[in-house]
Amino acid sequence: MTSTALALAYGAAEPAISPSRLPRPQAEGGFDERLSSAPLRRVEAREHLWCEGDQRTHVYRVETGAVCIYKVLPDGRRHVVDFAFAGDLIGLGLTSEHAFNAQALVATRIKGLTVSAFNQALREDSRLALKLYEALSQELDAARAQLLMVSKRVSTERVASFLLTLSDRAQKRGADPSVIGLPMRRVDIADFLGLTIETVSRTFTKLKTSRVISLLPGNQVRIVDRARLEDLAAGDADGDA
Amino acid sequence: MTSTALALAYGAAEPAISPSRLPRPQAEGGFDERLSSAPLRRVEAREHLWCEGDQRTHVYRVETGAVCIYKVLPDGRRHVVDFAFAGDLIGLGLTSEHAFNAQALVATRIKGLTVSAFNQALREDSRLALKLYEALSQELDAARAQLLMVSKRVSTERVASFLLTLSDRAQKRGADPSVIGLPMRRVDIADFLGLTIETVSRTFTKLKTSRVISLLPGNQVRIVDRARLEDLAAGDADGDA
DNA sequence: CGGAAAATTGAAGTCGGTCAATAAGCGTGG
DNA sequence: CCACGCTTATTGACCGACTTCAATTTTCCG
Repeated sequence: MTSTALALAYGAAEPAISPSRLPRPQAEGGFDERLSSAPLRRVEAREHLWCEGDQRTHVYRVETGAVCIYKVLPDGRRHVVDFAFAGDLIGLGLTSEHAFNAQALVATRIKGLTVSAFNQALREDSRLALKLYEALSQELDAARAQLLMVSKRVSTERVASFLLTLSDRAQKRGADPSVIGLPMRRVDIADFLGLTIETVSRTFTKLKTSRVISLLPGNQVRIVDRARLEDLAAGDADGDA
Repeated sequence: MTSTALALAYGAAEPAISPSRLPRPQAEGGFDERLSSAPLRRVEAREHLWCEGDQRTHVYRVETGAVCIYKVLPDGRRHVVDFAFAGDLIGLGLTSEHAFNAQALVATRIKGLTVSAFNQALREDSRLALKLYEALSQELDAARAQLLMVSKRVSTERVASFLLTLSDRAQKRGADPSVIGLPMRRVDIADFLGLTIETVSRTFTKLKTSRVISLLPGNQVRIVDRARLEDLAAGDADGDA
């Protein structure tokens, strides 16, 4: 019942979906199998998967690594839209051209279907269309959530929210939610949160000093006091340890 | 070819569309006629059309007046999502309940279809479904644009962008783009731009003093120097008059 | 080990928020 | 029609947080 619906809509309209966290379809009809058997593409750190304006040829799933989705504004500022990790689909969208840049943050492996193969899967996997539509609405929710994040006053709130979001996403991937890998650089976080790298750095230091997090080697963060981190994300003033 | 597509998708998924600026369908099949012949509902200033969580019973088109779409956050802050003016559709959405509050800013007249009548029109007007889908993608674009707006550093940029947006929308409605009515209060603008009413007020004063705009009686703003306003919106520093 | 990139830290300046007071609108009622 | 009172808008002063500029340290690779 939904299959034709979105397959058609898919060809017709054009919103800019891009980094989507689809709940992984349980192995079944066509999409997941196709994707799993697709050739693996290796991307080096800092390498771009595609740039804004490129033809949208593939839909990818991140297998390992991390990808930064961003856009450069006319005035030169950079706006990071989202980060994608293992399991996330990227390159979705209904336009023929990419609306954002996608850059690997670390050495990353992705598997992809061509757009035509993806459309084929869309026709055959009756649940994929619905998932795609859900992805669009998730995009919208994410954009609104991001809007609220950036509208938060103090840097501590933004950074705390950011860490908690990453932790939740790590947990959904089956990883340890209390130790977060930060494959992105400070400048990426800054451009995501609408802050400067100095402020991000200072905020990390402040969180570390107040024993809320600890910074581990290899750009990892351990959440020491999750309750407190949640308080900070919610806007509760800090104070002592 | 698109008719069934979105009619089906419509029943299936659930993103939170709400204040949408559909390009008005040229008089044709069913939607516009139905809407035009629908009963007029008059809403007084400050009156709520609906609240968050209410059942979504109607889809409305604003005939005259202005509506504020907003949400109150758990921490008490208020977030204005958008404003709707004559010609804008509001109440769209795929959820059974409203996700936002809608309040008339001034005495407002709206015409609406029940959700079932809207669905009926959706089945009969082959272009409406596509438009609905476009509306969803426009929502996403608008949310992203809003994100960029709020991420702008200085208040002058935000206010200038805001005025230009209103001007463009006024022009699309066929109104004079150089004289903008501001039916909303300062607090609405502030909650929309992520500023305080004092800052909004100061910024208006600054723009007035530097001869970029002039404030007319009746909450109207005249754009005196549009080029300069565009420079300010783009982030060019100001200086003298 | 060396060098460049990245992160941290420091100091000073700026902008917007907060608190507070004043002024301007606007509707109601005398 | 004007006066009154409440709401809304404006303006001012001060303060805190983030930015900017700059220096230093750390990290990461070759």
